Amino acid sequence: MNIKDEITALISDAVKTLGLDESGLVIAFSNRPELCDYQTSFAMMQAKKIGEKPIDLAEKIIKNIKKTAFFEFSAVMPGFINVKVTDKKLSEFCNEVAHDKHLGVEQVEKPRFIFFDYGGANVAKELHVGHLRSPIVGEALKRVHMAMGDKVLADVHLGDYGLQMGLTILQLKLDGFLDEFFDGKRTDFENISTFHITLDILNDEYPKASKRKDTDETFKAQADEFTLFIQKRVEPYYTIYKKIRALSVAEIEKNYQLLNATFDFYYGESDAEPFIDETIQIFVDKGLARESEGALVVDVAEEGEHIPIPKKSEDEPQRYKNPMPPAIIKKYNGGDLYATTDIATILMRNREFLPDEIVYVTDNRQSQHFVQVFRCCKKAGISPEKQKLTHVAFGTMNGRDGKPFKTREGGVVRLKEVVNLLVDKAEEKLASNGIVGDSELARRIGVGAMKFGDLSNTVAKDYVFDIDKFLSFDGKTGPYIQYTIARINSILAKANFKGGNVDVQTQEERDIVLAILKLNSSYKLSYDAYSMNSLCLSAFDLASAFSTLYNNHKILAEQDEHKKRSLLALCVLVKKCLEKALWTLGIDSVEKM
RNA sequence: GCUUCCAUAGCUCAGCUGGAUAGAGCAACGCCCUUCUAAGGCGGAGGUCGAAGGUUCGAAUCCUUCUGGGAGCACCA
Repeated sequence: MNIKDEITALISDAVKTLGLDESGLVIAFSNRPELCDYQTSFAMMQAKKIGEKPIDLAEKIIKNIKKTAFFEFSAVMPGFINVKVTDKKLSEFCNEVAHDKHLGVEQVEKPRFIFFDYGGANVAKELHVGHLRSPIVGEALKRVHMAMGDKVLADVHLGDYGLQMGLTILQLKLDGFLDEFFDGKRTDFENISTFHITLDILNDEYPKASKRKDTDETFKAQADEFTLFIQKRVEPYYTIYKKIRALSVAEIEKNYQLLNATFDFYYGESDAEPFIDETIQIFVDKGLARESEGALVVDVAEEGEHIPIPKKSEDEPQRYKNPMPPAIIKKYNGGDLYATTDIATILMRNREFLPDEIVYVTDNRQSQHFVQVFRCCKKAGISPEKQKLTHVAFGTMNGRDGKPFKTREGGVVRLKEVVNLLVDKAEEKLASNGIVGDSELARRIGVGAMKFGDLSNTVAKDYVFDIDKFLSFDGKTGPYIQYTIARINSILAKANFKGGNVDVQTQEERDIVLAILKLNSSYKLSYDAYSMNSLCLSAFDLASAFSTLYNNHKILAEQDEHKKRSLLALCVLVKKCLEKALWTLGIDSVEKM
């Protein structure tokens, strides 16, 4: 079923017959589609080693390839071996794939168990556009692993245990929102209603506090103390914290549902709390922790790092090459930090699941943090040597001016507002097609546009959140692919198709099948690169190849019954492949639009 | 200063372990709806791949230097 492997085997055999080393043989899709479907530059790479002209070697190899009705080989200057797949082979491929459980998507040789950590919403504030990428990218990465046969679990890993909680509660207290808890009369904190605290209030209070901590030391120290109270479950702080968390989590879940981000666990940093003491003890027992300025730290700098740079003058401060600072696992006041909970969380996950790999999807500003955490875990044996720890660092989302995205008024844009804009736009478009009142359909289209726009960028690069671009449903977009499916549905609804085989005859049909081949191989590319852009691109290319056929050939008007059945079978196959690709990207398909 | 990511068409981006004529989408221009959904199709136009060296039969891709930008650099997450 894997055409590339078949070609590789044929050429490889020929190379071996000639007594040459076949190890460098790589077959690639052609970049000159008018000449061939696959190509290799193997002969050019090998020719020098054996002192022969590339073109001569290419011809010699071809002469030794076993004759087949499926492929045509040719040698072309300066030494390419070009491969054309016959229509017969492409037809056969279609009919095999149509009945394959995985639609021809290659499965991993040995399925692994991957634990995904993405989402990471902070419970002290509402989600804004900056929080879009983690769930979008994380969900798609998880699904591409599923599509290739791995076992996966996902945890949203809420930000619910750090300083942001202390800051928020302190600010709420100062602004009088928590008077009932602190009037000294009540102790039944559980029964006090906090309904008057809304997300809008949190949206104001947290940023206010966050700003103040940078300039006001007393305030910061008090927030530290409040944070510690929460972590030590001191009342009423702990109860207040739980109430705020619950309020926030309900909203976060709704937001993630809008985005089709699904999680097996709605754990947060705080769920690692039962493992924190043990985690600290491991570092202490193994002699990996030391005290520094009141804090407990673990040195993680490696050979070649943290080397002093010679001073240019006496009063210049000492600088270091590649300063990888030690990880702080206990604050001066005994509080826990980001690194503490992340390490304890790995301990927790390994006790319960021991996955082959843990994948974190966060923005690239946290790269150093994860280097520290991963090194800590390896040093302490919390993560076994063979366990892969991966940080998928995505670029930050910027506005058109290249700076972090803000509204015109200068505030951040709430995630929900963006989704609303997209849904409104989709509803407008649907109305012009005579479809009214289907808000779920509008959501699928609007969110699909946004997700596709995000995922088609290389994951590591910063990218521009251009609201106008996201609101455009033309060209290389999610809706384009959904639209292609809708048009196929429309044909199939009228066709009364009872099944049949694909019989490839025209160039347009060839192009579609080749696009399916490329799409199928792009799963592996996305899987390996932890970046969905190749899958996005090849899904678009398949939709585009189909659109060309669609515009040039009226399928339902086809007179030749055999030909019509073949085209309809191809329609069904394209639809399935596009739907699978969209599912993998975390984008919903639509029946009509 | 150090670490790290990046620089490709007017804009936003692809370009898979170096390979044939550097590709899309948007914007702009010209065509195509009495026939399956025009959220579409077709056609031109648009590029000294940041700069300079180097390696190679062959470089957007690898190496060096430089220029310009983003991010990070111990008690935030």
